[in-house]
Amino acid sequence: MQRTNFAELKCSIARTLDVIGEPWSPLILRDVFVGFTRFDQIQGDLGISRKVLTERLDHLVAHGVLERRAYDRRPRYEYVLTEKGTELVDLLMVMVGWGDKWLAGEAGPPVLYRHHACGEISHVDLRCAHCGEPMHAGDVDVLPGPGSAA
Amino acid sequence: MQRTNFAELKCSIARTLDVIGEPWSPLILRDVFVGFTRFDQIQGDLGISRKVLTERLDHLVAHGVLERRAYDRRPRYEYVLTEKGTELVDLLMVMVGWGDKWLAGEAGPPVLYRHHACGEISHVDLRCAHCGEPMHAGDVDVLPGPGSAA
DNA sequence: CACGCAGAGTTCCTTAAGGGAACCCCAGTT
DNA sequence: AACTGGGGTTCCCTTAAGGAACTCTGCGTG
Repeated sequence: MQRTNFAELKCSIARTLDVIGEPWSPLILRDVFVGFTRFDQIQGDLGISRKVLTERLDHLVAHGVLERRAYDRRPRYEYVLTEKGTELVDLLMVMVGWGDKWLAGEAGPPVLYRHHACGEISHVDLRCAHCGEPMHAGDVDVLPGPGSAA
Repeated sequence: MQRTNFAELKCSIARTLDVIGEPWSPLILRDVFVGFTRFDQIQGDLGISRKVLTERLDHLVAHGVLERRAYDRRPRYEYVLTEKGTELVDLLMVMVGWGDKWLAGEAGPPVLYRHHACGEISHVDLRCAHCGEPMHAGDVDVLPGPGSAA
């Protein structure tokens, strides 16, 4: 399919897609996050082809999102989130928020998040890191940054 | 390639991926958001194949993320974000935040966001919609929700 | 010590999706 | 009547996803 390499673009969206933009990758991260950390567990949970799962895991490990770790003297491995990968899970929580709002329908959200700090069922909200006020698509101007030079 | 249909899974991540998970879709939304709203503009900016762009735009319109709107008496159309689509841009801002932090390197972020409310260059931060405290992957318990029934 | 087993991948074939270039259609403009 | 430009189609080629079968490695058991 000779897919275009997004990493070359001067765009953090494209670069992020280069890491987790391939089919299944976000779902694999979700699985690892919720505790499916072994090859056969992930494969069984998602129904993904073993070949593709191998490729995705290798790719995620190569990009430092997952770490492959032996858990036995036999050749047995589990995949764990690195710090870089854990911060990607934040992105998944935002995806969940959007999906819950626009796609869940009558049945309601498939999963809920309980926030440790307050103990309540909640969801993420986007705020400005500087002033703490809501920060959504319409609340910002987009300007060229230092990494935009040709 | 007979790609698996994620929409069937009881998972808001999978459902969201069904809408914008295909290659290029997030970048198309970005383009529309920053003002590339016409077919040839997007095609030229991204270097995407015209065939694939047609498919993606149709898909995004079908899912209510973009709206196709005539802007001339001639058959000329532009694509604009719906409310549903605008809220997806929030997701892109989070992707940008992660990409800026982990992938931008020495050159720094390619684009910057200035927040209207405070006028400062900033980025998004995830907060609990209930209590306002930070809400990241490690700050939550994941529980089954109403939409999880078989 | 041979056998079996389970985890973790490979291999191989089929099918469908992305890339790219060429082509087409429509409604003004000259 | 020909030209132009936006907005797509068509067609072919290559590559990636699906899927099933196969392999390899070390325990564990008889």
